[in-house]
Amino acid sequence: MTEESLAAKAALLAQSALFAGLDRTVLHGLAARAHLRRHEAGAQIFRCGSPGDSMMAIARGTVRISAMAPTARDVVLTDLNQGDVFGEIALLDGGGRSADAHALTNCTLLILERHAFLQVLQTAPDLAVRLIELLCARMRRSDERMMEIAFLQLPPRLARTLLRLASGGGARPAKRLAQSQSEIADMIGGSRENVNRCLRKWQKAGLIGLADGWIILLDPAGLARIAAAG
Amino acid sequence: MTEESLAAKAALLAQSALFAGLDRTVLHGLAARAHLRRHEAGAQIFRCGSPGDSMMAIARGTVRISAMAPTARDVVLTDLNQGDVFGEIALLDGGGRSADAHALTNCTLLILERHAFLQVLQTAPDLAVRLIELLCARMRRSDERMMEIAFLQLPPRLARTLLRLASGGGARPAKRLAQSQSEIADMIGGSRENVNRCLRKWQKAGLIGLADGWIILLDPAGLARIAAAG
DNA sequence: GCGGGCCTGTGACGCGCGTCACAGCGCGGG
DNA sequence: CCCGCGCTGTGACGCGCGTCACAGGCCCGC
Repeated sequence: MTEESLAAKAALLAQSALFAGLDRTVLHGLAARAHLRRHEAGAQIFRCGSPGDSMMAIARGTVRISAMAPTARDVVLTDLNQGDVFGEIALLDGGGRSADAHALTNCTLLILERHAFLQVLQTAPDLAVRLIELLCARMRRSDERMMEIAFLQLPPRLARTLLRLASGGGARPAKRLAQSQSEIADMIGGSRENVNRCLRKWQKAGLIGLADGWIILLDPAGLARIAAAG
Repeated sequence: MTEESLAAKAALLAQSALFAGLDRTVLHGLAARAHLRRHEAGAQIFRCGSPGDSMMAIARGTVRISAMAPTARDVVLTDLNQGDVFGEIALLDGGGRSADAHALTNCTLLILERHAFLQVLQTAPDLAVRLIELLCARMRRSDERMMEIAFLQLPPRLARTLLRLASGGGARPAKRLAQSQSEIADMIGGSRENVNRCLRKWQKAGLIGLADGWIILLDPAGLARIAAAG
């Protein structure tokens, strides 16, 4: 392991929300213990239930976290990109992975093994605080998601997802969405057909535009109204 | 604040999973900063969205955490008892409470304010580790719950809840459940009527008994089979 | 150019479950 | 004693949405 790769790994770590701004020595401690791994697009990274003795930070590419039902159908929980961290729960409590992860694109991950991470954690109170913040944020997102699923019908769920994709996506309210209707259906746990029907209705109402595979948000405020309703 | 009440508070704290086994000085530090508060049965403890500048440990009584939909209906997330801790997320990240809490019985809580808690947290790495474990456990329960809601039909959800109530309740598989069918319906986010229909079907199948308001588990294995199915 | 993907678009059908409406029952209070 | 109230128990109805089935458009590779 050369000095360069160590510095490179430290730099990669520093790009993730969890590790950014940590003390240099802590970062280098982590980097020295981390190793890189590559996955091809479509490859499985881990499976629900398998033992989780490592966590990963995404150096490049995007990773999809999903969960599968006992019966066929599975739901996309979230898509993660460069700088995001995942797999920390199983690492921290020693349980099995609670969801599936696979590479959406070719990607390279920084892997931190349990014992190495815990070692560093014990000597870096800052890192513990960061972890606690991370977990809190996760809890909130998870709770929110649960409320959505439990209470909201398909149309408001769809509207929320469109708005989220539009804002979270890239440079400012990027009003054009590239994902296919089936992808969106998977995200909200609905069927492709109903997503389509809903979108067409909104198109007729002038809320969105549909043009050769693109979804264009014409009236975000109108969508927000739908998203808020029961 | 007398020495006695301090020791009493420390003892109460030591009974909760989060604080049990911590260093005596840490416990006393927390106890010195904690204060007791009583709530009458039925009283609101906090409301979803209100600022969360404290967390609480239950010294006596039981507290119900629930969430309400934009539209009427609300769902019981969990019931907590002596030794359980709640409200820590809002405290840790400074956001609003993410659910409602109200007292099911008369109860007395140990309140820890944010600044006091964070003070102690910074000097007690053990406590941070405990917190991380607590949050991990919460995440897992939450994820599990979400999968249930997203994927499972009413009957398996009901079966799971019956089994959980039976085992979690008290002394060994307590096969008799006291809760009313409406209460159970609220817990699983279903209607009272359908819970009833489902229970009667199981009664006819010999899985459970229904006698003057009690639900008696006759065939836990059979219920488990239903609970597992899609 | 032609077949096979993956996409969008739509109609028909059925099931799960929430909702309404109503009946009977046990219990505690005026 | 009777009224009201909370519980259990059931039938009828309707809506949301998943599923099936099918059609047409686009693109890529053989």
